[in-house]
Amino acid sequence: MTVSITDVARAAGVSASTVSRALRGREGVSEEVRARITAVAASLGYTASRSAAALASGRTSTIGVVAPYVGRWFFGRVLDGAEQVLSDAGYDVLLYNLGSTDARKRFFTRMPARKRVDAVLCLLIPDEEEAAALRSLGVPLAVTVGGPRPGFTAVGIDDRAGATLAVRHLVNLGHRRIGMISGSSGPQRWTTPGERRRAYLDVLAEAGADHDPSLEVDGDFTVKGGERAMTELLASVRPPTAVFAQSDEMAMGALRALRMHRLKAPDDVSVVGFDDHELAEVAGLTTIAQPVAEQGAEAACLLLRQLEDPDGPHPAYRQMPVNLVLRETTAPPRTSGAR
Amino acid sequence: MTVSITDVARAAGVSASTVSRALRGREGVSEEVRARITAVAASLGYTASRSAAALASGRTSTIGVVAPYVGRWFFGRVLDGAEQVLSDAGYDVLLYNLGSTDARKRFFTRMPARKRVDAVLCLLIPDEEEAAALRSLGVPLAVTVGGPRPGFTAVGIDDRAGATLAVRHLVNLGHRRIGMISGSSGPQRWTTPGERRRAYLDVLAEAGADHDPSLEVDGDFTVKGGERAMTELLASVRPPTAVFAQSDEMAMGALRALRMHRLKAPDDVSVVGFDDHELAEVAGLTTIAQPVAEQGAEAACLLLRQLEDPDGPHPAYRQMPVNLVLRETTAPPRTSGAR
DNA sequence: CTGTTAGCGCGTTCAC
DNA sequence: GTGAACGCGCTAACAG
Repeated sequence: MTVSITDVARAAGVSASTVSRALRGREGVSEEVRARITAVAASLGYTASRSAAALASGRTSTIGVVAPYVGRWFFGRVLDGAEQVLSDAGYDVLLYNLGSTDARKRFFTRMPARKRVDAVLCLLIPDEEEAAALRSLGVPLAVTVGGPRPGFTAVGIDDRAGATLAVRHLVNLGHRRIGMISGSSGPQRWTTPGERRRAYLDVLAEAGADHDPSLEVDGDFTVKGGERAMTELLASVRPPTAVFAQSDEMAMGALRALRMHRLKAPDDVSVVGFDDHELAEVAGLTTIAQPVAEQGAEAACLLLRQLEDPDGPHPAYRQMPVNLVLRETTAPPRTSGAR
Repeated sequence: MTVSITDVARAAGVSASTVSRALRGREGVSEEVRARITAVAASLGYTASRSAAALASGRTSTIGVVAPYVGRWFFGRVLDGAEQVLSDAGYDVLLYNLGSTDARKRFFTRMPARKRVDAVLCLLIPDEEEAAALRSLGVPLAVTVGGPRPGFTAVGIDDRAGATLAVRHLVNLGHRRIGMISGSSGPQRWTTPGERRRAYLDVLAEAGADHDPSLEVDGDFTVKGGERAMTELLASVRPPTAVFAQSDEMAMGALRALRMHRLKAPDDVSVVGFDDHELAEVAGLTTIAQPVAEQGAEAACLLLRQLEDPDGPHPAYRQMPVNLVLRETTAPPRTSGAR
């Protein structure tokens, strides 16, 4: 039925091990024999069974990618970048999409990836317990969002610097009453929301603006959440003159809320986002740009390097640049700022 | 190092075959022994090697998902829906992200999925040659976008009906000069763009509007492509009063182009999209809604059913509903329509 | 350079 | 209800 290595061996008049060597490009096979084997294999449509190869060699040629939610723009792009690099290198990608708390728990207790992968790439930093579970796999580990973690090669951005850029931009325009739409950390305990908040508070303090806790609202990192959050901000006694949203999707939800209230950015409220989503340009959204697919690709590269040379020197943390992209949703406050 | 079935067997004082039976829930094991084995396995952190299990049983517990581009909103959501169902059923997902023509060709000639998967889910219909390659795998096959194909269980929408809804809506508002931003079929030969075009032409004919080929522009199914396409339409001698974009992302690009020209939808040009992207609501975009994640989930379900009961009756094609979502980008033409 | 021999870690008979 | 033997398809170590 399905053609095996012995079929190829028989048809080519050689032994199975020679076929194995020839097809995997190992040396010790005459060019003539190699050519014949390659031809025969192709004509028979032979592909080595990875299960058998994995069992015999101990290497699976597969890399597990743990994503929190591939449907979200950000993670979809990161995955895209990573997948490209990995499949180019001949690795297959086993996708674990851990959207719900349930799925997440199940994954980390049952560890279905055990013995199945040569390495794991986490698109979102795991909490300590989860990290320990991953380390027990005994394979190279990388992570893309949420900062460094012992045992993991990390790729990320300086969240605090990015958020500082965003809030300082608002301050420079003259805003002092600045709201923030944050993403709750949710079931995952990543540091990103906290880091960005830290920067928000620091810049406010530095500008001599006082912090009003009612100006911080959770937007859940979704469009709808951003819309709800902005609606809530607008309903407060003294609404902010500017808002920093921790993601572009929330920022766009916020813009929607403004429109529903017949308000406009930046005339009534300035809005700055984070990510540089492909639709941010369409919305004219001022935002903090970060390389997205590139983070996935870079993490994948670092993982491959570890696989090739397990004992070589490997960077623990690789940081990518962020920068402010000025568009049309930020401007000085209408009644030129307090102070 | 890594704990194997014999380790568990030894620790539990039974044979390996009993461990195998117990852990997979097969009958013929006393409840007492099963409990002991389960406990021992858990304490040792044992997970069966899928490679070995696959080799021995012939089943891989893995399903290949072939996506054209996970970074695109639509496919990311479909993948999300499918992954959920598959992993809930205990299957692992092997992701093949075939964005470039190269990657696609490599995949279909080398067939890395051969002997690795129990079934394949294609998130975009393959052309005949690719379909033949997949059929040669001898496993259940499903497809989500692009209509039915022999040998595949298909899940999709009635593209013609959806497009008809969109264009007829514009006609009913009084538009007669209606442009279309289409997606080229690109390297893939899916039927979707053609079907939607067919409907566009039919409705125009039915309305007695004549077809101007210069009003059909390719937008490549991307935001930027949509922006370019609308720019081109606006530059024509007699610009359209309304535009049907074959995807929301292109429609949003088109809205962007309008804004750049200081024009507004629907005042100057009406725009209707297709998909009901999560940001379509934010943009106020009138569009044709289709279930997205649900299509992936449904296709995954049908695949699982085939896996369970290979000889049972299986639907060849399951169609999902589409409907018009009225928002704020469509209105009667400014100088109330011809006729 | 090439063939032979042994497993890799399981599931699956078949005995008991 | 349980254990022993065998083989899945391949790679690795050794012989030749």
